[in-house]
Amino acid sequence: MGRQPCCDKLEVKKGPWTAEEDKKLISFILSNGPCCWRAVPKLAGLRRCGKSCRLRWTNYLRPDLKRGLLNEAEEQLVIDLHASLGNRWSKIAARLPGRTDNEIKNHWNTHIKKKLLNMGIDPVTHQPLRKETETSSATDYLADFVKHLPKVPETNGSDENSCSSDERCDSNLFKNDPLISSLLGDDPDIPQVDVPWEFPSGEQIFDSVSWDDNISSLLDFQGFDCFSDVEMNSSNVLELRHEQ
DNA sequence: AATTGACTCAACCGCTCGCTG
DNA sequence: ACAGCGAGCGGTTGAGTCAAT
Repeated sequence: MGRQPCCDKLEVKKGPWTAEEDKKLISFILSNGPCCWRAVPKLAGLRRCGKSCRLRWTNYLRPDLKRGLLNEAEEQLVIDLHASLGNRWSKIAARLPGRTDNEIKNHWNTHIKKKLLNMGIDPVTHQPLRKETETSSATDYLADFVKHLPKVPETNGSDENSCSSDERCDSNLFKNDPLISSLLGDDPDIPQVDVPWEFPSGEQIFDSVSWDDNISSLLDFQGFDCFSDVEMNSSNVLELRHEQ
Protein backbone atom coordinates (compact mmCIF):
# COMPACT_ATOMS: atom_id res chain seq x y z
CA MET A 1 0.00 0.00 0.00
CA GLY A 2 1.48 3.33 -1.02
CA ARG A 3 1.88 6.17 1.34
CA GLN A 4 -0.78 8.85 1.13
CA PRO A 5 0.59 12.17 -0.08
CA CYS A 6 0.81 14.74 2.68
CA CYS A 7 -1.51 16.94 0.68
CA ASP A 8 -3.29 17.15 -2.62
CA LYS A 9 -0.43 18.05 -4.91
CA LEU A 10 -2.80 19.39 -7.56
CA GLU A 11 -4.38 21.89 -5.22
CA VAL A 12 -1.43 23.24 -3.27
CA LYS A 13 0.54 26.29 -4.20
CA LYS A 14 4.33 26.19 -4.23
CA GLY A 15 7.11 28.73 -4.26
CA PRO A 16 7.69 31.90 -2.29
CA TRP A 17 5.10 32.95 0.23
CA THR A 18 3.18 36.15 -0.32
CA ALA A 19 2.47 38.75 2.35
CA GLU A 20 -1.16 37.75 2.26
CA GLU A 21 -0.32 34.10 2.95
CA ASP A 22 2.02 35.08 5.77
CA LYS A 23 -0.72 37.20 7.24
CA LYS A 24 -3.19 34.33 7.14
CA LEU A 25 -0.73 31.89 8.68
CA ILE A 26 0.38 34.23 11.46
CA SER A 27 -3.19 35.14 12.21
CA PHE A 28 -4.18 31.49 12.45
CA ILE A 29 -1.21 30.48 14.61
CA LEU A 30 -1.69 33.42 16.93
CA SER A 31 -5.24 32.44 17.64
CA ASN A 32 -4.87 28.65 17.59
CA GLY A 33 -1.26 27.89 18.32
CA PRO A 34 1.03 25.75 16.17
CA CYS A 35 -0.77 22.43 16.15
CA CYS A 36 -1.96 19.85 13.67
CA TRP A 37 -0.07 21.21 10.69
CA ARG A 38 -1.97 19.02 8.26
CA ALA A 39 -5.16 20.87 9.13
CA VAL A 40 -3.61 24.34 9.27
CA PRO A 41 -3.82 25.22 5.56
CA LYS A 42 -7.48 24.30 5.35
CA LEU A 43 -8.41 26.07 8.57
CA ALA A 44 -6.30 29.11 7.78
CA GLY A 45 -7.61 29.37 4.24
CA LEU A 46 -4.28 28.67 2.61
CA ARG A 47 -3.68 26.68 -0.54
CA ARG A 48 -0.47 25.27 0.90
CA CYS A 49 0.77 21.94 2.12
CA GLY A 50 0.78 21.60 5.91
CA LYS A 51 4.43 20.82 5.74
CA SER A 52 5.07 24.05 3.89
CA CYS A 53 3.13 25.98 6.55
CA ARG A 54 5.17 24.41 9.34
CA LEU A 55 8.40 25.24 7.56
CA ARG A 56 7.35 28.80 6.86
CA TRP A 57 6.39 29.30 10.48
CA THR A 58 9.41 27.65 12.08
CA ASN A 59 11.98 29.11 9.69
CA TYR A 60 10.65 32.57 9.06
CA LEU A 61 7.58 33.76 10.93
CA ARG A 62 8.19 32.50 14.46
CA PRO A 63 8.37 35.47 16.82
CA ASP A 64 11.45 34.27 18.70
CA LEU A 65 13.70 34.12 15.66
CA LYS A 66 16.91 36.09 15.54
CA ARG A 67 17.75 37.86 12.34
CA GLY A 68 20.99 38.32 10.52
CA LEU A 69 24.20 36.36 10.32
CA LEU A 70 25.46 34.25 13.17
CA ASN A 71 27.92 36.09 15.36
CA GLU A 72 31.39 34.82 16.27
CA ALA A 73 30.26 33.07 19.42
CA GLU A 74 27.35 31.37 17.71
CA GLU A 75 29.57 30.29 14.84
CA GLN A 76 32.11 28.79 17.23
CA LEU A 77 29.33 27.02 19.07
CA VAL A 78 28.02 25.57 15.80
CA ILE A 79 31.50 24.32 14.91
CA ASP A 80 31.89 22.82 18.33
CA LEU A 81 28.51 21.14 18.29
CA HIS A 82 29.01 19.91 14.75
CA ALA A 83 32.21 18.24 15.84
CA SER A 84 30.29 16.17 18.35
CA LEU A 85 26.85 15.89 16.73
CA GLY A 86 27.63 15.87 13.02
CA ASN A 87 24.97 17.05 10.58
CA ARG A 88 22.19 16.86 13.12
CA TRP A 89 21.15 20.42 12.48
CA SER A 90 18.02 20.33 14.57
CA LYS A 91 20.03 19.20 17.60
CA ILE A 92 22.54 21.96 16.95
CA ALA A 93 19.76 24.52 16.47
CA ALA A 94 18.25 23.48 19.79
CA ARG A 95 21.37 24.83 21.50
CA LEU A 96 21.20 28.17 19.72
CA PRO A 97 18.14 30.09 20.82
CA GLY A 98 16.43 31.94 18.02
CA ARG A 99 18.19 30.04 15.27
CA THR A 100 16.64 27.44 13.01
CA ASP A 101 18.12 24.22 11.72
CA ASN A 102 17.70 25.48 8.17
CA GLU A 103 19.52 28.70 8.95
CA ILE A 104 22.39 26.90 10.63
CA LYS A 105 22.61 24.37 7.85
CA ASN A 106 22.75 27.14 5.25
CA HIS A 107 25.32 29.09 7.24
CA TRP A 108 27.42 25.99 7.64
CA ASN A 109 27.37 25.23 3.93
CA THR A 110 28.04 28.79 2.80
CA HIS A 111 30.35 30.22 5.46
CA ILE A 112 31.71 27.88 8.07
CA LYS A 113 32.69 25.12 5.67
CA LYS A 114 34.86 27.53 3.68
CA LYS A 115 36.26 29.08 6.81
CA LEU A 116 37.37 25.72 8.15
CA LEU A 117 38.86 24.73 4.81
CA ASN A 118 40.81 27.98 4.73
CA MET A 119 42.07 27.17 8.20
CA GLY A 120 43.19 23.78 6.93
CA ILE A 121 40.52 21.88 8.82
CA ASP A 122 38.35 19.22 7.32
CA PRO A 123 34.74 20.38 7.90
CA VAL A 124 33.55 16.79 8.03
CA THR A 125 36.03 15.24 10.41
CA HIS A 126 37.16 18.46 12.13
CA GLN A 127 40.70 17.23 11.82
CA PRO A 128 43.53 19.07 10.13
CA LEU A 129 43.70 18.66 6.38
CA ARG A 130 47.00 17.27 5.27
CA LYS A 131 48.98 19.16 2.68
CA GLU A 132 51.00 17.28 0.07
CA THR A 133 54.06 19.34 0.85
CA GLU A 134 54.11 18.07 4.37
CA THR A 135 54.95 14.54 3.33
CA SER A 136 57.81 13.58 1.11
CA SER A 137 55.79 11.24 -1.07
CA ALA A 138 52.41 9.69 -1.62
CA THR A 139 53.70 6.50 -0.02
CA ASP A 140 54.80 8.35 3.08
CA TYR A 141 51.48 10.10 3.18
CA LEU A 142 49.57 6.83 3.01
CA ALA A 143 51.78 5.20 5.60
CA ASP A 144 51.30 8.15 7.88
CA PHE A 145 47.57 8.15 7.25
CA VAL A 146 47.22 4.44 8.05
CA LYS A 147 49.36 4.88 11.14
CA HIS A 148 46.89 7.43 12.49
CA LEU A 149 43.75 5.49 11.67
CA PRO A 150 41.75 4.61 14.73
CA LYS A 151 41.58 0.93 15.55
CA VAL A 152 38.33 -0.63 14.45
CA PRO A 153 36.97 -2.69 17.31
CA GLU A 154 36.22 -6.30 16.49
CA THR A 155 32.73 -6.02 17.87
CA ASN A 156 30.15 -3.27 17.72
CA GLY A 157 32.15 -0.63 15.88
CA SER A 158 29.46 1.97 16.39
CA ASP A 159 30.08 2.19 20.09
CA GLU A 160 31.49 5.65 20.62
CA ASN A 161 33.14 4.55 23.84
CA SER A 162 34.93 1.73 22.14
CA CYS A 163 38.24 3.56 21.83
CA SER A 164 40.94 2.02 23.90
CA SER A 165 43.79 3.92 25.39
CA ASP A 166 45.70 3.26 22.19
CA GLU A 167 47.36 6.46 21.02
CA ARG A 168 45.89 6.09 17.53
CA CYS A 169 42.50 6.66 19.05
CA ASP A 170 43.62 9.30 21.47
CA SER A 171 41.93 12.69 21.32
CA ASN A 172 45.28 14.13 22.40
CA LEU A 173 46.52 13.38 18.92
CA PHE A 174 45.82 16.93 17.84
CA LYS A 175 46.15 18.59 21.20
CA ASN A 176 48.77 20.95 19.84
CA ASP A 177 46.19 22.44 17.56
CA PRO A 178 44.35 25.06 19.59
CA LEU A 179 41.15 24.81 17.62
CA ILE A 180 41.04 21.05 17.62
CA SER A 181 41.81 20.89 21.30
CA SER A 182 39.08 23.39 21.99
CA LEU A 183 36.68 21.35 19.88
CA LEU A 184 37.58 18.15 21.65
CA GLY A 185 37.35 19.63 25.08
CA ASP A 186 34.18 19.86 27.10
CA ASP A 187 33.74 23.55 27.38
CA PRO A 188 31.71 24.26 30.48
CA ASP A 189 30.89 27.67 29.09
CA ILE A 190 28.88 26.24 26.24
CA PRO A 191 25.28 26.81 27.18
CA GLN A 192 23.07 23.76 27.24
CA VAL A 193 20.08 25.53 25.84
CA ASP A 194 18.00 22.55 25.03
CA VAL A 195 14.64 23.84 26.01
CA PRO A 196 11.73 23.59 23.64
CA TRP A 197 10.30 26.81 22.33
CA GLU A 198 7.23 27.66 24.32
CA PHE A 199 4.50 29.19 22.28
CA PRO A 200 2.85 32.01 24.16
CA SER A 201 -0.84 31.50 24.16
CA GLY A 202 -3.06 34.15 22.71
CA GLU A 203 -4.49 34.75 26.14
CA GLN A 204 -1.08 35.47 27.63
CA ILE A 205 0.30 37.96 25.21
CA PHE A 206 -2.13 38.78 22.48
CA ASP A 207 -5.29 38.94 24.47
CA SER A 208 -7.45 41.93 23.72
CA VAL A 209 -5.17 43.31 21.07
CA SER A 210 -5.98 43.70 17.42
CA TRP A 211 -4.22 41.98 14.55
CA ASP A 212 -2.19 45.12 13.91
CA ASP A 213 -1.14 45.15 17.55
CA ASN A 214 -0.13 41.54 17.25
CA ILE A 215 2.06 42.31 14.27
CA SER A 216 3.70 45.19 16.11
CA SER A 217 4.35 42.91 19.04
CA LEU A 218 5.92 40.34 16.76
CA LEU A 219 8.16 42.92 15.18
CA ASP A 220 9.12 44.42 18.51
CA PHE A 221 9.98 40.95 19.69
CA GLN A 222 12.25 40.46 16.72
CA GLY A 223 13.97 43.81 17.00
CA PHE A 224 12.19 45.69 14.27
CA ASP A 225 12.10 48.74 16.50
CA CYS A 226 13.56 50.85 13.71
CA PHE A 227 10.05 50.97 12.35
CA SER A 228 8.54 52.25 15.53
CA ASP A 229 7.96 55.66 14.01
CA VAL A 230 6.14 54.19 11.07
CA GLU A 231 2.46 53.73 11.30
CA MET A 232 2.11 49.98 11.33
CA ASN A 233 -0.69 48.02 9.90
CA SER A 234 -0.80 44.43 8.77
CA SER A 235 -0.15 45.14 5.12
CA ASN A 236 2.77 47.51 5.32
CA VAL A 237 4.42 45.46 8.04
CA LEU A 238 4.38 42.38 5.91
CA GLU A 239 5.60 44.35 2.92
CA LEU A 240 8.51 45.53 5.00
CA ARG A 241 9.30 42.01 6.07
CA HIS A 242 9.24 40.79 2.50
CA GLU A 243 11.65 43.54 1.52
CA GLN A 244 14.26 42.19 3.92
C1' DA B 1 25.06 49.00 -19.82
C1' DA B 2 25.03 44.14 -20.51
C1' DT B 3 26.59 39.71 -19.37
C1' DT B 4 28.21 36.17 -16.55
C1' DG B 5 29.43 33.55 -12.68
C1' DA B 6 29.45 33.03 -7.72
C1' DC B 7 26.92 33.23 -3.75
C1' DT B 8 22.91 33.10 -0.55
C1' DC B 9 18.97 31.30 1.48
C1' DA B 10 13.95 30.19 1.29
C1' DA B 11 11.53 26.42 0.05
C1' DC B 12 10.82 21.75 -1.53
C1' DC B 13 11.41 16.64 -1.51
C1' DG B 14 11.87 12.24 0.23
C1' DC B 15 12.82 9.75 4.01
C1' DT B 16 12.67 8.34 9.00
C1' DC B 17 10.75 8.45 13.53
C1' DG B 18 7.38 7.99 16.90
C1' DC B 19 2.73 7.70 18.25
C1' DT B 20 -1.79 5.52 18.01
C1' DG B 21 -5.32 2.16 17.21
C1' DA C 1 3.29 -7.03 16.06
C1' DC C 2 1.69 -4.34 12.54
C1' DA C 3 -0.08 -0.58 9.60
C1' DG C 4 -1.28 4.12 9.06
C1' DC C 5 -0.49 8.68 9.92
C1' DG C 6 1.53 13.25 11.22
C1' DA C 7 5.61 15.61 12.38
C1' DG C 8 10.26 16.43 11.90
C1' DC C 9 14.82 16.04 9.75
C1' DG C 10 18.55 16.53 6.42
C1' DG C 11 19.82 16.97 1.59
C1' DT C 12 19.01 19.49 -2.44
C1' DT C 13 17.27 22.92 -5.61
C1' DG C 14 16.53 27.16 -7.84
C1' DA C 15 15.33 32.06 -7.86
C1' DG C 16 17.18 36.30 -6.52
C1' DT C 17 21.17 39.21 -5.69
C1' DC C 18 25.58 41.09 -6.32
C1' DA C 19 30.26 41.69 -7.83
C1' DA C 20 33.46 41.19 -11.56
C1' DT C 21 34.41 41.68 -16.33
